Amino acid sequence: MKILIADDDHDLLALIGFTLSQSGFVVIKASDGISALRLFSVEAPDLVLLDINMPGANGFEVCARIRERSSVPVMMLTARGEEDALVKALELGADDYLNKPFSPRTLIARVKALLRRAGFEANATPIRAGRLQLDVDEHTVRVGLGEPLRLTKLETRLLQTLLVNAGHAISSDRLLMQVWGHKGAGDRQLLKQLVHRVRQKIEVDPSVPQLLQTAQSAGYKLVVE
Amino acid sequence: MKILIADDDHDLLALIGFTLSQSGFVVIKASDGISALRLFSVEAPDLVLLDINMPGANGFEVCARIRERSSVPVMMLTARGEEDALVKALELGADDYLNKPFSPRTLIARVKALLRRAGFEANATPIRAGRLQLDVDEHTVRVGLGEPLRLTKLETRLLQTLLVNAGHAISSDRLLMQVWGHKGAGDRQLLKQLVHRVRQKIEVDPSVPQLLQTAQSAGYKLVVE
DNA sequence: CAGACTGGTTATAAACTGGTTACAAATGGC
DNA sequence: GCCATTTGTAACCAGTTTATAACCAGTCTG
Repeated sequence: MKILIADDDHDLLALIGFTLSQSGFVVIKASDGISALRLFSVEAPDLVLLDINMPGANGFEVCARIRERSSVPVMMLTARGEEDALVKALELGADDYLNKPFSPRTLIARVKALLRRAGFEANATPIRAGRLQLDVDEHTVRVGLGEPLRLTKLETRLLQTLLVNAGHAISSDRLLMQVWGHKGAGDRQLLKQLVHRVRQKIEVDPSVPQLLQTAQSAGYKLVVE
Repeated sequence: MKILIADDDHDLLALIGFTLSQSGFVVIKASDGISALRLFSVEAPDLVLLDINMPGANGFEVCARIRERSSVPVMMLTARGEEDALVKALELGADDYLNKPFSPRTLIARVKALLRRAGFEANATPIRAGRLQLDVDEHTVRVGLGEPLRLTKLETRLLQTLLVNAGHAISSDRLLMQVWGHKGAGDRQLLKQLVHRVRQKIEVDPSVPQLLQTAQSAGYKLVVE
């Protein structure tokens, strides 16, 4: 399930992104209205979180533009004292709103409620990239036309992050963040291990990786032809 | 279509009542929790709108009492800054919520959406998937052409969730949420037990499950051929 | 070149998961 | 109240998954 977040507050953006990805959502971030719209077209998210106050194009404009061509659920983020703005946003077609500050738990509950309301229950479509097809719910991957392979929780999260960003190298720090939810010096080994185990499963010859390749000192990336 | 509204704010009660009756609904009003419960029994409404803050018995209590004996759709009305309360209400079995202030248009849309959603579920027709046929009202399942088996309340809820998502693995967390309405560390055992008991009933050889299978570290799923 | 750093590999320990048995508490009809 | 059923708790085991450590080969840097 893919969620687009647009907010100009980078700290908040990171926090929301982290919270949601911990719950298994794939997160796409935008820090202004223009990129939000661009990313909306490119990524086709299943839900959009919009801050009302943003440079580029504010929450209203983005919401209105999205509504012109999609009925995807939109949740507005508002600061206290923006009641008028809020009513306007709801009139414009926003489906829900969340007052800052909010707890991660609240965010998750509301996002899930909104998705449920939108009829998205849990029929997640598998993520495809190159020769790989990942089913996040089932914790399985298929390589080419082969049999689905069982993955562990961490393996699934790693592949999920790499598949969503297929073709681009992802830094070790970011992978640690996405998979374990924290980063520390001692965790270098965890990632090495996890990559190793995933390669054992998905590569034809694990010693010569064709899919999950190392990008020297830049992290790892998933190769797509 | 009959709707019960419970709110201690008389103005708001009148406004909501007016809005809904304009849309053709029959409206029953209650201004406190106690009368809400009494009217619920007497009138058997098709949907309930509950304010969280009420004298007599608050929204939670009313919601919980209603849930004890009915699966009628319940929508909570919340004020700003009641996020925690809201999350609790959703966990208690409320189906949707509406933040004040809301526009009449939003109210109508949400009520209709909820009724539509509930209409599908309460369709009284047994849920079928693969070789299983579950009658939620009767609390029975049939496996293939066999005799209907009696199920307990929890067993029914578990199978209902799995059947609706037949073929897809459902996480333990989500099952805990659907069946018990909460999740916690110690609740792991509950699910293990319940799955075990259901298998004893529906599987030919409970030690080699053909229907209710384990998806390692991803939850459980119902197999359909 | 030495030392720091990175990434791959192997091995082992610790934590967690799921199945099972047994039993206690709660619930519901009579 | 009593009884049967249902639900919750605890403990144990086997298997899997994850964390930690150690060693090695490259690579980068001063």
